[in-house]
Amino acid sequence: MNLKKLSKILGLSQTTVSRALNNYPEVSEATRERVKAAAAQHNYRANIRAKSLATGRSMAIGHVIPISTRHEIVNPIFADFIAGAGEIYSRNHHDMLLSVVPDIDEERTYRELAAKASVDGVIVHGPRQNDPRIALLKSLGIPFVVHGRTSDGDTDYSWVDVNNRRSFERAANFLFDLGHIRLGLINGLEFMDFAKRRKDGFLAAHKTRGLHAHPVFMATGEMTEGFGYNKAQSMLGDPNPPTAFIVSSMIMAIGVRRAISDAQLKMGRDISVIIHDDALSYLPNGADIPIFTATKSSVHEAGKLCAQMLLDIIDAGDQTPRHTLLETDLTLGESTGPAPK
Amino acid sequence: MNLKKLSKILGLSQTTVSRALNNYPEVSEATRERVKAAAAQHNYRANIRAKSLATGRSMAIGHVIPISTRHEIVNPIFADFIAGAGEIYSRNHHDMLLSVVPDIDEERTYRELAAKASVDGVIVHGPRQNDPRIALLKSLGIPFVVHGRTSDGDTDYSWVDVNNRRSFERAANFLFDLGHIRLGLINGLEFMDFAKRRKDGFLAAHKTRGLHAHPVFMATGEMTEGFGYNKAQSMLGDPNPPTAFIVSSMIMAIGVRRAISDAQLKMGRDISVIIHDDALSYLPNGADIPIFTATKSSVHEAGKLCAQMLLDIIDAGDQTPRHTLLETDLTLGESTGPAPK
DNA sequence: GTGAAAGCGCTAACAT
DNA sequence: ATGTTAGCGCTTTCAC
Repeated sequence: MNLKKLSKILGLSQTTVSRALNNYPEVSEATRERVKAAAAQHNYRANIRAKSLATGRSMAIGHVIPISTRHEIVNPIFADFIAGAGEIYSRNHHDMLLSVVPDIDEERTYRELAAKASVDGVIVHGPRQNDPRIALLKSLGIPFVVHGRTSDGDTDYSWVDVNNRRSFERAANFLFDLGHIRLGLINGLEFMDFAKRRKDGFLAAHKTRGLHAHPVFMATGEMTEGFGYNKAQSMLGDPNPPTAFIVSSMIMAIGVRRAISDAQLKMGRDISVIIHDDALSYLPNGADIPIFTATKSSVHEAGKLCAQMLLDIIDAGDQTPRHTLLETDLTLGESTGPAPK
Repeated sequence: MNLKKLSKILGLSQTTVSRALNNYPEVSEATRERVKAAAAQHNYRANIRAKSLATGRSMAIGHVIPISTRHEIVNPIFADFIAGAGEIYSRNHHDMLLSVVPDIDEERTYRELAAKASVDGVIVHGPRQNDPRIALLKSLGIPFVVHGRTSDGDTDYSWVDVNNRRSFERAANFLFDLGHIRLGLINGLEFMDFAKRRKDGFLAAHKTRGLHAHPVFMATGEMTEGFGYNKAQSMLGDPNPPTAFIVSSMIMAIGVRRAISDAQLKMGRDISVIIHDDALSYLPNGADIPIFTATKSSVHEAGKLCAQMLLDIIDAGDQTPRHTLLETDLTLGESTGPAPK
């Protein structure tokens, strides 16, 4: 079914039918009703490509996922984010175009998206220091929103990010308030922006308390179970070990728990644990893992916000940068208790 | 830059330029070279929507991801699959359209995709028993490939699946060959097709050996760390416990290991473990988890195969069902050893 | 309030 | 080997 046929059936012009369907004011209510009924009856949906061609808007947002060489974009995070963004898109009748490309081809992909006019805007994932994509997209004139920030000076673009620094500062302060003095930090790789900010927050909390963060108690590395295990184990082996851990992801925390269990310690009594994880949903029923006690935020939420921000920018036709900084929730559980005597 | 301008610059007709760019044979080599050079120079890319409108092909494949109510489609699996499929698409100049929708709206989404003519075909994720989507897509006449199978009779559609049954049969037989007699199975929810097939394979191996699989040693439930821990712990508490586990996912295996560690057993000596996981990549560096010893296959591979199959079907214009059954690799490691005396 | 006609950027049949 | 023309399905002036 297409406009032509539908208008023929109705005995109206294509123009009127189009106007009725698109809620133009100049159509009489009677006609509109009749048109909409007929459209529904014949399951008519405007051909999106024809529509795009005529309007110059593609009604699609692009997500470019660079693959392989680097793994800054951890899969589960990405899935959660996409789910959030997707919700917003479908609610606003936009499509989501996913390009999974070797990171070498990333620039070419952006150029193509722009030249082929297949999207109205793009979301940038996993920003790096001085990220070249930002300059590229600016020069291409295509609206974009970055999920995360680069740590360098230039923040002259739109972004949505979690307040990682503050989140870790709060977690540390919370433990200090419970009487803990020696905290262990199990963190991700520090060349990743979020990990650096988390460490900064951790250090800031120490500073205001006049405490010293022992370098040995600040581990940075791949976010794996094994890494969490190894680092927690070695920290616990210290003659003067930490009495609490702040862990940068659930998967590492699982390793931390194993180390605690090996050391015959009881969580919440002998040792406390706080986890920060943005994407708990990738561990189905993550919460049934008894270690769970976390500062909780959500990439899912970030996905929604990025998508909404981008649509707003496109809608407004105004590209002055916007920023959203997400705060985290501190949810407590049985794995966190006062410092042991 | 568009065709019109480009052809004007070249002093040729749009037709010739189009033909040159699309590698039509009737264009002279000299012209083609000239045209391609100019196109490259001006960074010309055909407007994809105009092209689609003219050709009737959208050059896009749809993936509909139902969200929320059910969680059969575990995020990480999905991410890995998408990455594989995406590779194939970009290699073949297709776009990937992702629709994340509440599962209630799934049918409507398919109808829309068809009516709006926004995709040339779709991939169906997470098939259920007597899945209504299959009938729907057939009636809509839109080419599709299913990732997985429904267990019911009707396999009159194209699918790509892993040979779960055979994989678990082999794993069990491998352990039997090592002298194990009592095996524990830690499996996913059995209403999910793959879990059922896995159990079938497990049982089949027992049968050919004349062995009896104790129901208490076959656990089925949510694929979480906690579930793996609880079940392994209770099985190990049996007066006559299993000497080996076959585990249906890495995350459950992490729980299994914790239980083993709690029980003061040494893996590979006192107790063996084999893991089957289709999507190891979602645990970054999954292999550094020392428990790792797995029958390994890959959803990533499945994604590629689904995508390729769908493109072939679309290309051939022939919808007779095709099937691909993926076999798994059995990779051994230090967590698997002979049965203890 | 409704319609006729042009045009979005491309491809494809039909010339030549 | 190249050009002319029509048309894909829609929106959008412009006219009535």
